[in-house]
Amino acid sequence: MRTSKPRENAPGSLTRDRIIEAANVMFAEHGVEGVSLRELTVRAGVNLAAVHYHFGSKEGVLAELFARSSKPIVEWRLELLSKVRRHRDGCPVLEDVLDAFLRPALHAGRRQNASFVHLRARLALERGEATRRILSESFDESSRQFMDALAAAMPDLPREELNWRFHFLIGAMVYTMADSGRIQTLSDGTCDPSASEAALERMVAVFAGVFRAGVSGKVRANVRRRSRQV
Amino acid sequence: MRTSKPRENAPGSLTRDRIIEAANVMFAEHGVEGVSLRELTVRAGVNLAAVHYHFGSKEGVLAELFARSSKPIVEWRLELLSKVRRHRDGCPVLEDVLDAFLRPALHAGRRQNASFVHLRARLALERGEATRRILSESFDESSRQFMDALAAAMPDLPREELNWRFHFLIGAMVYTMADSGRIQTLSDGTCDPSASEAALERMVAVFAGVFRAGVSGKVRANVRRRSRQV
DNA sequence: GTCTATACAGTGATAGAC
DNA sequence: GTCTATCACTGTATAGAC
Repeated sequence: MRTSKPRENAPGSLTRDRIIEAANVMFAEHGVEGVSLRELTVRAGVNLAAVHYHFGSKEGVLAELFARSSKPIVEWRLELLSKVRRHRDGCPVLEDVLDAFLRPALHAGRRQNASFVHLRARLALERGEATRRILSESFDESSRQFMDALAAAMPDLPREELNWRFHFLIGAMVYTMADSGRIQTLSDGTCDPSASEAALERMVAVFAGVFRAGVSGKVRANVRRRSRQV
Repeated sequence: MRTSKPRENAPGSLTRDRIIEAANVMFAEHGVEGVSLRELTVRAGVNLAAVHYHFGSKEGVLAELFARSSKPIVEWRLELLSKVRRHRDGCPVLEDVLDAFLRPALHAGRRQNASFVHLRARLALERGEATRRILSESFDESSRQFMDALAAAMPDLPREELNWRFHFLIGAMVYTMADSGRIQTLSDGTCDPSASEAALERMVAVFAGVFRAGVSGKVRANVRRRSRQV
């Protein structure tokens, strides 16, 4: 059983890289279930069995792809977070925190990034145990740091409220990343969230309002009816 | 070729009903790709070929399932919309409009509703042409009516702004419906959007704030920096 | 260690007998 | 209308070549 364990190696192998690269664009375009390992391996120029030798299974390919692609996103996030501006009292500027969280996620600028953005969104809605684990592995730590940063930016916002609003934020983010085309249809093309720069700007503005709502601080309180108990 | 066209019949056939019913719970639980027609037909107690006879394809089953299940949701939405309270000036109450839109969508109370909620969310993130068409068919008209109602509730909000905020609303709604379990993890169980009554209440409150933000009306304007051009 | 050919059980779809 | 038999194709497994 322990004769050889080639699963987790340094990414030196060309075969591994070719498989991952092909998977990145193909999974995002047609969905994980929508692309067969035959098509994938043909496009990658490798043998079918190489997939199982290197990654164990189709899902193994997905996991490795996620581990690789999420890394630069998370790093970029943390870099932006470290540069966040601060108020006189030391609290981070809410807009900057949101920007640091959303910009790397929405960015689909170069290379295969656009593919991964779509793929990630698609997976974020899955309920499978495996998918859930893959996503957690890649993004939990970073997400927690940002929830803490949001809490620091809005110290008077109860944690429970923050959780809910963060949930809605992720929802809007994921839906924007998925680019389902729905709002394009409904707005007759006037509104296009796939223009990520515009989407980013809107999201930061809108959700800064969301996180500020209902707290009595330097910004005036939201006075409308607030139902207290859940 | 035109000897018989059994595709679009009255839903009298027991076989059809049994297939749809099985598909509803199984698709939602394991995803469309996660359940084979063999399993499905065994559970439905019908022959494998009956699926293709009645619905043409697996996707045909999905389309029919959507057409059936979306109907009560849309009807309920419009019923609630017709009862929306109004201000002195005749404008609909924003919270009531949001409630009318979200309540039927999030409601997972009885029977197979919960399954359909998950299924719908999952499909809302797909990018496939077929899926997109199925969703449009079922929900476009109702969604447009609600966008108009929102515009009526917030007459001073530019349509472009409304489009974006509606897009974010759908994102948060869909993500809540999907119940990916992500915020439960991140909040260590404190926050649970699968409790649909609580989620509904929060969403209505939060997004009422979203749609009101930045408009100078009976509610005070949001004065913070507003970047104008896209 | 790395890669390949080949085989296997399970998939959606279909043709044709009844 | 319904069912059996069968098709081409899927992910996976393994024996064995370099």
